[in-house]
Amino acid sequence: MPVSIHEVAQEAGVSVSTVSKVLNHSPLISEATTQKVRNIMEQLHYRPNLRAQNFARQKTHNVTFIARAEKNAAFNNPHLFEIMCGVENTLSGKGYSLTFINLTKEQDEGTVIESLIVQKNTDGIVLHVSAVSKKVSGVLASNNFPHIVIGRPDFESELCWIDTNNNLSGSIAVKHLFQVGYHHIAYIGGGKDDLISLHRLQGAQKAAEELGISISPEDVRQGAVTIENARAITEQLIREDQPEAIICANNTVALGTFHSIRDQALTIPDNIAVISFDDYPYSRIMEPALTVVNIDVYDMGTQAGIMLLRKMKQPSLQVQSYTTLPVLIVRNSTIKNTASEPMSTPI
Amino acid sequence: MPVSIHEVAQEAGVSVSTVSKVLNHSPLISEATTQKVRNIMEQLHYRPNLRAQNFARQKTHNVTFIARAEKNAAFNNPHLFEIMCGVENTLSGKGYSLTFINLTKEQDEGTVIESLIVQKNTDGIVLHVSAVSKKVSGVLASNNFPHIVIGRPDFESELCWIDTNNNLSGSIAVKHLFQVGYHHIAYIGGGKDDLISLHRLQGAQKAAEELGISISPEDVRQGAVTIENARAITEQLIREDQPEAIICANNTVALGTFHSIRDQALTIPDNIAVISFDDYPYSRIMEPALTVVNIDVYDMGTQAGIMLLRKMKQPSLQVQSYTTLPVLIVRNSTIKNTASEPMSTPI
DNA sequence: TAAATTTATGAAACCGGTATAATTAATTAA
DNA sequence: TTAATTAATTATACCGGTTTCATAAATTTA
Repeated sequence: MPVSIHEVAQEAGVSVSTVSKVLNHSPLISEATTQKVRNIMEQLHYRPNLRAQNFARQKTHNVTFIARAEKNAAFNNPHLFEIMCGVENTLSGKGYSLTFINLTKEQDEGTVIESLIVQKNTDGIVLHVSAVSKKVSGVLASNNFPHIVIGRPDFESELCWIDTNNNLSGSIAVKHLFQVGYHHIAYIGGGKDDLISLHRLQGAQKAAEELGISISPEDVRQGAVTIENARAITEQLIREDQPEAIICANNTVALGTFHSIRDQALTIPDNIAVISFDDYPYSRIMEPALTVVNIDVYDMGTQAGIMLLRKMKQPSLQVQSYTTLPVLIVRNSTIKNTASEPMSTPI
Repeated sequence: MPVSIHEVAQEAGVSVSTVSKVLNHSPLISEATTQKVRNIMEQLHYRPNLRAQNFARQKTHNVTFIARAEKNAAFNNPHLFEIMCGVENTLSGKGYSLTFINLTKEQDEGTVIESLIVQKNTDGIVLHVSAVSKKVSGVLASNNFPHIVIGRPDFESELCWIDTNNNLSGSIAVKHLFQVGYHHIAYIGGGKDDLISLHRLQGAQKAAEELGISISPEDVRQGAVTIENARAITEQLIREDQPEAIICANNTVALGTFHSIRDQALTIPDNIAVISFDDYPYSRIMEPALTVVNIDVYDMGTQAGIMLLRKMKQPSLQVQSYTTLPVLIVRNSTIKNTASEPMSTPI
């Protein structure tokens, strides 16, 4: 029932190769035949079979997005999917489709990726850091395969990646606090091995020093991995040495800090200002609304897509990396008397 | 450089068709040749080209997941992605890959889907309701194409769908409240045209009547589409006729209701109990933690995948639908003195 | 007007597998 | 021993396009 290029050729009284050339806008075909073939195509509702086309062209026109996300990832790590949407948007605009692979515990990322490549099942790979390993890096490099890593691998490699600048985010947070008048600043970090938290701290410290308001060691508290942790740590911090402002390493910490400040009948930002990172829907509905240093993750996906497209078009291109710029979103937790925005339904 | 089936055949001294049969575990090949060919494959690191295989088999071994999600969808509508993860998990276990298409404003879902089908670019389609239309329904039906809709289309159709039972969810909420001793119950709904909110209300009303505690018209308030709306509506409700418990149509409403109750120096659940729907990460970190009637969306995706696989294997199967069962998650907003669970970092 | 170019079209190989039918070899039955 | 069956293997068409190269037709140049 489905009409193929042969039937079009037959009906139009030309050869298959002529039809193919018309399909590909070859300038070698006369205007007359082009029109004739086009008409027949229209008449027969002909659409080329993409499978056949891709096979003949030795291309899939497909990119694979690989992550290692657990159940509830969509709730706990929405960034991942927002990035994916950005990637999808860019690629689909250029005729590529995006396949999503979520690795299971049993699957080894190296094996999966090697299969994709040698079985010629995709033209490019977008990898979330949660799914990179040295083996992956080796496989990609030895095949000179177009790829981009979302996030920065924690080992030396020839991988192309795109990441946020957490250092810079930390520094932006400090500069903002300084500018609006808070000079005695504390930092509540996540787990000891949480690199994101650490980088944000480093950036904050550096900026503080440059501004002449350095953050003293007793104002740096680590290990807040749950809201309750953060609450307890904040309480202790306030009791021992109440700061004018607190930088929270992430939103979990911020929630705990909010609770703790409220527990002690202090107000935000009058007694203590709070700033955090990454804009979640609830950041803006907290009371007061939370000031954050944010990353436009969708745009990050867009950039990743652009870089990958470039690499697929020209595989000889050298390794490239890209760092997205953080954006400050000022709300009431660091500034008094600002109207809060209404929020649309999250469902 | 890549080794093909021909080279394997040549090296093993057999024909291409023999190698193909070995590849497909055909019982027609003798043990001896099978081993010989296997060895050569190993030696040459041969892996069949999936593109060629799929083309020859006239199958893509691919399913397409189609949605119409705006920017920030990952944050505002995480369910969508959690479902997708469930689908992906089921399908990848059966050798299918999942392609994600997010329709843009300019794209017509009917056209996109028709292209997918006639261009033979996918074996099955998972459609979020956000991307269905009558045209889509017609295209799928006239091609008898394997598909499943996530959510229930709001028009008569021959579509296969999987949905939640919002009616039942509403009834579960009422039964829970009744059971723990709240008999004067109010309902705060979303927008007038919000079908989900309406169905939950209907279920709640029916259950209440059956229990002999019917919800009076003045205890049903509609139109809470933002947190601020919900706050104002709740305030008015309490002022006019303070209930023992409030059912909030969704989490946005619940947040507003919480604010309002706190504003009036009332406590939850001692003065007023609150119950809502859908378990978001912040449901459990609210104060007190929010009792909700939840849907396991990941499992919903899993079920969708299973249904689609069945349909792809046997396209003659008749139209099927499936409704997932809601699950009550009891927390402190309806029950006094329950320890709250700790929350892991959301990032 | 013949030869050289240019333009338009088609024949056929190819992409790398699958699947059917034909062939050959090995067994079994007559 | 020969014919009939069965088992193992291969030749070949095919999936539906693309692409290279040969060829025919039209045009320009000598």
